[in-house]
This record gives sequence, structure tokens and C-alpha cells, in this order.
Amino acid sequence: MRKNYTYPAVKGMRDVFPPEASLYQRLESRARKLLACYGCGEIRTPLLEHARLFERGVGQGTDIVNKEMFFVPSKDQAEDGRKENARQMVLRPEATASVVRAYIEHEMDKISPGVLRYYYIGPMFRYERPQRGRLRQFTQIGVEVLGSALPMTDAEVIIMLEDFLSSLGLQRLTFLLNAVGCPRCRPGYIRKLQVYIGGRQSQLCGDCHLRLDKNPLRVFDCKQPLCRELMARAPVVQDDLCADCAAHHAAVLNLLDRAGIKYQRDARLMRGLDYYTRTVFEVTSSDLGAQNAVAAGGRYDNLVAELGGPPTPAIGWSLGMERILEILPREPDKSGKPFDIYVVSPGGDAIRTFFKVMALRRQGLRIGLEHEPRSVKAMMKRADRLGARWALWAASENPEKVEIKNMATGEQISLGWDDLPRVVGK
RNA sequence: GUGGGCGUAGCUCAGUUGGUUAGAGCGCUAGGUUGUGGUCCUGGAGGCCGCGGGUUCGAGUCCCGUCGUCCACCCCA
Repeated sequence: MRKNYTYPAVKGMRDVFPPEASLYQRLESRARKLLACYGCGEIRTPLLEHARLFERGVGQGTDIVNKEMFFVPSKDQAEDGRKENARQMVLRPEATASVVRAYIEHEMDKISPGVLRYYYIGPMFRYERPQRGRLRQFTQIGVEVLGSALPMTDAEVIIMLEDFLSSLGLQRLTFLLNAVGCPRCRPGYIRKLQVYIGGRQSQLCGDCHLRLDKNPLRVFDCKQPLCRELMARAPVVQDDLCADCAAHHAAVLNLLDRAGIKYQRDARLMRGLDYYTRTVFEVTSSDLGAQNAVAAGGRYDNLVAELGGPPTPAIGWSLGMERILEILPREPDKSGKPFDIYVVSPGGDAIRTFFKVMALRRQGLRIGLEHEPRSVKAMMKRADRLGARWALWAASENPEKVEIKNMATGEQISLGWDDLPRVVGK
């Protein structure tokens, strides 16, 4: 980076240049194609939302809401400077709440009754300390299916995710699965857990003491050896699921088994967002650093009602594109050479050549033309570096004629401008 | 928010116990080849050694601060 630059990019934000940007494009187009096969249509929601949407939707006790929100004050609020006023809008930290908001706001349940399937692709923002696999602006691809409480929907959504990830040829992924219960069975379990932990509080680390009253389920996430040891013998949700949740979970597992999906049941898995119910899952990669979650999701049967909509069961997932790109096998660029023709000499009449090139571009040929050409030797070198299929000289003597050289074979032929599409076109 | 590592050319990095004009490879550029690339050879351009302060006759090198970046914690995609 240029030193002492006055206008550097904001911390945690990244610029993506041409060769790398095509990786995003490929990932996106594959996702669009595959998700369309599962009946998902794209939904685009704003990047800016009211903070209260996430405070209510994601949950007051979550880190996303407590410390990771990117607040955007309006002009008045910024000048006013009072904290409460400045905290009204945020850049979205995730998209599920936005999708649900849009669903409710536009009364999609009435307009289009039945099960609705959406996918989204776009940037999310979280105000965290950047590190490997963690940007302040990152890109998620996600799916939300609204209107079905059936285990088959859980299975379908999970299969969709597995299908996408394995189609990318990703290795060393672990699929973790858990059931976290519902408002009917979870309170009882949490009390049981608190009783268990409460009796052994002295063995817990400092962080876990805080977790105990804020959200005791989180103690399962602790990486301290002592806490882990303690939690290994703690009561697990599965034993306290209500009859409905237990039946649901069993049905989902059965379907996944029959689909041949390989997963690990993990009683410790507790998504860090308040809205999850019943099925939750996470995909991790051992090829990443500490930030090893590649994708995650789960059922959120109460969120729609919670945000003021009609009771509507739902389930979804999202994955981090940057993290996927980091572990994607480096396959050679199959997008082809970026230029069909590279003009190494414009001939006697550069302006005439300029318009000839324009005409060919309109016919779909990809042509490189320097407006400030250097020596032919230098231009040949550049044509080679840029991966042009043909080098072209405009003839000086005859303005209708050109000479082209096949960069791979070295073969060189003379022909008219009008013959180029036929000879060069693929 | 907490802890640690690192900031020297566009990129990857050397830089002796502090000592005079700060180096290499790659890349860029010109030429060897008087319009012809990939190999090879020769030349050239390109550095407030992140920034500020301090110690010293003298600092890229030592000390303090600061900013940036990376990694880890927390948490998550």
C-alpha cells in the first residue's frame, strides 16, 4: 500500500480486482443455478435496516447485536451526536431478519400462499476485529424457506447446502447437527442445566460465569479445558426435548440418513442467534484458521410471529463466500483467454483501426487495443502476457488488410478485416 | 474489547556488534534482433527503510509513542 495515503479503504473492507473477482462470479453463478433447481427465487433486500429489526430478531443477548452492529447515523443524528439518536439504523449484519421483515411487510403469505423459497447473495457488515476469514464486510449466500414445519423441509434445506458444497469439490468439511428444542421444552432444559452448572460454578472460567446468567447454553461453546470437561458430562438437550421436537428430530435424521448425508450429531452446537428452534447445523472446515465455520443455519419457527407476522415456521442457512473461496481448490481458470485478438500494431491509420476494432467488438469479438502503443516487440510481449489468442498487425499499405499470428502455433496469415470474425471466432 | 507478531522498491524478502552513495529475485521498461511473444544476455527507472519523538558524533538497525496490518482470544459466515 502507498504509505501515508490520505484516503485508505476503511478497516476490514477489501477491494477485489479482476482475476479474483471472477472467482466470486463463478461461485455466484453456480449457486444461482443450483438453488434454482430447488425452487428458490432470488430476494434482494436493502443493506440498511432499522437497528430494532435485529435487536428484536437476532436477539438482545447476542454478540451480533451487542457489539458487532455497524451503526449508520442520518445527517441530523450525526450532528446531534446523542447516542440514542445515532443508533437507529444499521448496515445489516445478517439477512434472515431482513427476509422475514420483507415477507411480513409485503404480506407474502397472502399474495403467494404455501411454502416460499428464497435465496440471497450479498454483503453483510459486522464491526469486529478483522482476522483470517473475518472481514467487516463479507459476502453471504443464503437460503430461507418459509411456511413449512415438516421434517422433509429440514432435510431438503440441508441437502441443498450439502449439494452445493460438494459440487464445489470442497474437502475436509464437517457437517454438525443438533436439535435445540422449542419454547415448550427449552426452558425446562435450561433450568436443569443451570442447576448442574450452578453446583460446580467454581470450576468455570471467567467468561463462563458471565455466560451462566446471560445464556447458559453458551457454556457449551467454551474452549477452556476445564469447562469442556465439566460440560462433557452436562445434561444434553436431546434428553429433554418435548415429544414433538423429539419426533421431528428423529424424522429429520432418518431422512438425512436415507439421503446419504454424512453428519455428526453435536449436542454442544448452539447457534449464537436467539431465533433458532429445533434443527440447527453448521459446516466447518479444517483448512481454515480459528474462523472455521463455512456455513450455518437452522430452523426459526417463531421469528416471523416474533417480528409481527402470522405464525409461520421457517428454516434457512447461509454461507460465507470469502471463507469458501479461501478453501476452494485452485482449479485452473477455465474462463478462456481474455482476448481473441490483441492489436500489436495499428498500421498507418490508427483512427481507421480504432473504428475497425469497434465494429468487430460489436460482433462479439474480444479485442485488446492500446491507444498508446509501444514497440511491436513490447506489444507482442504484452499480448503474450495477457493471453491473447491472436496478435494483429494492421497493414500500412492496404487499409483493408491485416496480418494475424496465432500465438499458440506461431502460424501467421494475411487477410481482410471482414474475414476476422469467421477465422478468429470460435 | 483483550493479548501477541510484523511494517525496507509494485510483489517476496536480505540488510553483519548502530558507521559513509540501502541490496537481491520477480515484475516494469529500453536494447541485443532497423515492426514479431514465451528462453537467454545487457542497461534503465523505481525507496521520507509506516509516521512522530528520543538516545548517539552517527539510527533501516536501539528506546518510547502512534498508525497500519496479521494472528489468537471473544464470537461468528
